[in-house]
Amino acid sequence: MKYDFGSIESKWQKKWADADIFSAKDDFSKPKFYSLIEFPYPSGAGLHVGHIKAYSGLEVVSRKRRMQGYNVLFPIGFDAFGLPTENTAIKTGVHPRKVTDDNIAKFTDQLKRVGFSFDWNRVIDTTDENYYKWTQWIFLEMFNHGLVFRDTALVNYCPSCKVVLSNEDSQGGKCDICHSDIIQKSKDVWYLRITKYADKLLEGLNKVDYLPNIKMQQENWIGKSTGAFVNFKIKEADEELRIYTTRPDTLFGVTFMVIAPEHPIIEKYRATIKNISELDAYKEECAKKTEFERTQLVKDKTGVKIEGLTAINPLNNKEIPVYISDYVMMGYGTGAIMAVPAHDQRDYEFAKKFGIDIIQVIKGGDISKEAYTGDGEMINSDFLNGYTNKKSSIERMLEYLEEKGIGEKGVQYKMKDWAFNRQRYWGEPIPIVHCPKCKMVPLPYSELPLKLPEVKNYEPGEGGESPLAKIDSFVNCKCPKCGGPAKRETDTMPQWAGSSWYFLRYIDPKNDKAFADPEKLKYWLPVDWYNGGMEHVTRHMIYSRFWHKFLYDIGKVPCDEPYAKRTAQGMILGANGVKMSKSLGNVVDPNDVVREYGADTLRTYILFMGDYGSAAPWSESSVKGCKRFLERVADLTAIAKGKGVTPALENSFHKTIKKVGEDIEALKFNTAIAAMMTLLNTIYEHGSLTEDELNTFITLLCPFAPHLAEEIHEKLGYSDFLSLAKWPEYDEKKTIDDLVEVAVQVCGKFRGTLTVPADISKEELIDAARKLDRIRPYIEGKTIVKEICVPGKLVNIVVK
RNA sequence: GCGGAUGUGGCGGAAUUGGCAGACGCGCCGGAUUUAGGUUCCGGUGGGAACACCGUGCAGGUUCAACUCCUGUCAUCCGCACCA
Repeated sequence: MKYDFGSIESKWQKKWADADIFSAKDDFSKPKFYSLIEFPYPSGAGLHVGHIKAYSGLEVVSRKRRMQGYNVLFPIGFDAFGLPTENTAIKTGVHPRKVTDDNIAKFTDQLKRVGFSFDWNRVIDTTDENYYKWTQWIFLEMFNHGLVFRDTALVNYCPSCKVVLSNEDSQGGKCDICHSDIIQKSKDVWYLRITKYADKLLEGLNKVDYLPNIKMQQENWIGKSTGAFVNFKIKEADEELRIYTTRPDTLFGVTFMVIAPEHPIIEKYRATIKNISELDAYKEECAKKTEFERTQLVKDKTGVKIEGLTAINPLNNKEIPVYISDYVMMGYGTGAIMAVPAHDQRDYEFAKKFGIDIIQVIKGGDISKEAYTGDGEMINSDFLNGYTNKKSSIERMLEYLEEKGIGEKGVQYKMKDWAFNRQRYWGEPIPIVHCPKCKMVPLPYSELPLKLPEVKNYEPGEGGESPLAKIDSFVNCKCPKCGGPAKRETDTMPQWAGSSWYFLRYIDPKNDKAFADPEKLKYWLPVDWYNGGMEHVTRHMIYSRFWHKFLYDIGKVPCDEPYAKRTAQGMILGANGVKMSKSLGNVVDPNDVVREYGADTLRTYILFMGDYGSAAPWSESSVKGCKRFLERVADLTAIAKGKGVTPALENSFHKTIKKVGEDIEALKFNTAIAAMMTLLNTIYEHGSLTEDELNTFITLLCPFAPHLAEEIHEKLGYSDFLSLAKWPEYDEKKTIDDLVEVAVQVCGKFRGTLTVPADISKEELIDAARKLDRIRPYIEGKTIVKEICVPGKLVNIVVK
C-alpha cells in the first residue's frame, strides 16, 4: 500500500471529528479513566515539539484504555491569562482577547493535525468569563473562610518600566524586559494562607502515586523542620527576643545572636540603641543589594553589632551580644537566631570575622578549623552533660524549656504564603471592594463574574499600578455592605490561579450553577493519571493541591487529593544536545515535521527517541527511520493473505502483545515500539502473515500511529473505527518459547550456547552442557566444584 | 553548599529478582536494483589479525556470576539556594 500520509491523516481526522468518537460520556455505569495533561499557554510562537511529547504519553495510554473499554476523559484547554499576551497587546495595540483567541485557534488547529484523541467538546479557556467566574468564586470562598489576607511586603520593582515583577521575571537582579536594575519596594500584597495547609500537603503525599523525585521536590518545597522557639530576655528593656532553632540541644553554646536587618525590634528601640546611625547605614546597604549580589556573596558575612541591646541566655543568665546581618532573613522563623558558632558553619564564619567566643558543647571535630555539626557527647552544658545522642538531648532540652516557660517546641516551613496579586491587566480581577467604612469587602457571589473592563492601553500605571486603576468606571463603585462610595481592588490574580482548579472544570465545563456538578465530580475524580513537566511539580501542583484540599474541606469535592498518579516527561533538546531556543536556531517546528513526514511519524518518533522521562536530542535521520518503519507496516498489506493464525508467528505475536501492553502502562514507549519493529522484522523474515494478524498488528500500533492503523484497518475490509476496537489479548502460555537458548559458562566465562526444550530438567541441562564440544576442553581433567543452573537462562560450571 | 538524578559502541538508547552487555533505531561499510543520485532490498557493524583477550566514567570490594549490590572517587545535568 502506498503510504500517502497527508491524505490518510486528514481523512481520519475528519472521520473521528464527524463521528465524535473521543468525547467522554457521563455514563456512570462504566469504569472511568481520567487522564490529564498540563494545558498549554497559547503563546504566539505556536505549538512546540515539547508539547507533543508531553501529550503523546497519556495520548497513547488513553487510546489504549479506550480500547480496553474504559470511559476515558482526556481533555484539553488553554491556560490563557498571562504576561506574554499582555506584552503583545502593549506592543501591537491588539486587544489581548483577540491575541488569545487567535493563538487558541492556531493551537487547536495544530493539535488536531497531530491527531490527539482529546475531547474537543470540553475545551476550556481560563480567560473566558464563564470560567474565571468560578476562579473568582473559589477566591471568595477562601476569603470568606479566612484564607486570604493582606500585608505589606517587599516586591521586585523595575523603576524604568514602573512595574512590579515576579521573581521569575527579575532573575539576576535585572528587569527581564528592559534589563535595568531591580529595586525592592514595599507594597500591599494579597496573600493566600497556603501555609495553613502545609501539613496536609505533606501528609497527602503518603497516599498518592507520584514518581519518587516528584514527591521529594514537593517535600523540599514545603520544607518542614521541627525545632524550638526560645525567648531571650533583653537586658536593657522589658523585652524578649524570640528565636527559632532546630538545635535547642546546643543552647549552652550560644555566644551571640543575630537578627535580620528588617527586624522590628530595631525600630522599637531606636532611642535605646547607641549606634542607630550605623545600623541604619547597614540596613540601607542591604536594601540596595540586588538579589543577585545577595546570593553571590554567600561566603562573606557582613553585619553590625547592636550597641545598647544585650540578650540574656535564659539557661545560665550569661549576657550575649546581638548583631544585625543579612544572612538572617525576616521571612523565615522569627527573623532572629541564636548563634552557636561551634556547631553551625555560618555562625562559625561570622564569629571568626567578628572575634566572638566559640564554645564547644558537643565533643568531636576540630573547632579550630570549622564548626562541628555531627553527633557526640554533650559538654559544657550543665544538665545535658553526658548525653551522647542528639535526639535525646533535644528532647531533654525541650522538656526543660517548657517546664521553665522559656520556650516551646515549634515547627517551621520553607514554604511561604502565596502572594496572590499582580499589577496587570490580563488576569482575573480580584473580586474585592475597598470601603472607607467597612474596609475589605468581598463581592457578593451574585455579582460574579467581575469582568475585565475595556481599557485603551495596557501599560501599567505610575508606581507600578495595574492598568485597571486608570479606569474610573471600574474603580469607583458602591460598597456591597454599606452602600457607600467605595473603590474596587485593581490588581489581578497571578497566572497560577486559573490552572489551580482547571481539572475540575473539565468534568462539567458548561455548568453555570456550580463549578461542576457534584455527581459528576464524584464519578470522575480523582484524576487517575496526570503527566507534565518537572518544572510544574512544585508551584502549580502544590497550588492546585492546596485549592483542591480547601474545596474538599468545605465539602465541594469528594476526595482530598486531586491527582492519584503523577509522572513527568523529559525535555526534547535541539539536535546539538542543548535546550531548543530561537537564539540558537535549533528549534524544531512540529508543523514542519507533520508536513514532511506526517503526524504518525512525528508521534512515533517522539516516543521512540528514548526514555520518556529523560531529555533526548532531536535527530532528523531518526525521524526518517520511524517513517521507514511505518512504510514497512503499510507494505504488509501486500503480503497479508487469508484468515487465522500463522503457526510460525503465533509465539511472536503473543509476546509482542504482552510487551507492548505492559510497556505502555510503564511509559516505556521506546521499547514498546522496538518490540513492534522486532515483530515486523520477524514477519518479513517469514514472508507472509494473515489478514487477521495484520489487523492485530495495527491494533497494537493504533495508539502510536492511529491514522495509518485506521487506514489499513479499512483496507482490510472493516467498517468500524479501529480506535474503538478491542485491545488484543495474549495467552501467557503462548508467550513462552518451546525451545530456549541457554548460555553456558565455565567459571563465569561465557563459552557457548545450547538450545534446549524449555521444560528440560536441571540435570539434563547440566549434562547437555558438559557434553558440548565448546565446553569439554575447559572441563576435561578438572574437578567440578559447583554447577549452577538457572532454568531457561544459563548453566555455569565451576572447575578447579 | 544542600537535595535529586545520570554516566553503556560513532549517535539515541536496550538489558525482569545480579544470569549471553549492546535489543530496536540512526549512522557507517559492502552488495543488488537504477543511466546516475535518491528510494528500496540483502549482508555486515563494540574494540581486536583472533574461537585468545579486553570492554558499561574511574579505583577497589562482595559473588560461581556485577551495567545491576557495597565503599571510595571523578564528571555532567536539574532543582533549591545563607531555611537557623
